[in-house]
Amino acid sequence: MFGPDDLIDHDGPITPYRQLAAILKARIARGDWRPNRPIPSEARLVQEYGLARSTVRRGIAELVAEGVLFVMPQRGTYVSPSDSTEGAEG
Amino acid sequence: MFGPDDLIDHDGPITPYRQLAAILKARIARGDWRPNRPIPSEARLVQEYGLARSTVRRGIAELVAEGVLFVMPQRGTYVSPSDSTEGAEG
DNA sequence: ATTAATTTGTTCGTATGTATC
DNA sequence: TGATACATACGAACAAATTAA
Repeated sequence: MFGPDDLIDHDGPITPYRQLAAILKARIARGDWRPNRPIPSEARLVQEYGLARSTVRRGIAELVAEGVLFVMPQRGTYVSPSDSTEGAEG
Repeated sequence: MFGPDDLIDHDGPITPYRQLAAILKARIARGDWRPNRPIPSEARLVQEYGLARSTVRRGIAELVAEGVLFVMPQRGTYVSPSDSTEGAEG
């Protein structure tokens, strides 16, 4: 549906926050950010995708609810340690 | 029967909502709105064609049933992605 | 300890769209 | 026709904790 390099389509049928969630998930799957590593800050994602912070937070909340991400207040948002999707490389 | 630039004939033999459906279909065929792009809001169509909102919704429902349009609740009404009429856009 | 920058948490206001009554 | 509800998006402001100088 949405690839790692897709941009947000503000007028599309899919809401921006869902697009962002799909994009972030794709980027995680691709390996842009590894388990227990932080994803870019909300402010950074705002710049990168041209979204309001509230929208970015909504997209992140979506992935937190799915268990893909977890938030450490005042510290950052991190990729959850995947138990099965564990990619063994290196 | 009805062209893209036709107006609604409130006294004609064809019901307004069918006229609207035909007009919208003609406008889509003409390219006023592309696949996966939103058509004007219900409120906008009410103004533009001088119809009651319920009538506009009925006309839209007609095209949704035909697969010409699809509705994303709380977001908007969109032109269905045509599998064959697929226009190559940038 | 101070100061400043960074980052998430929270709330309010405004706007737009469909859904329902 | 009109009013209300619900979902979404943007913008702004401030709080609180972390981090670095």
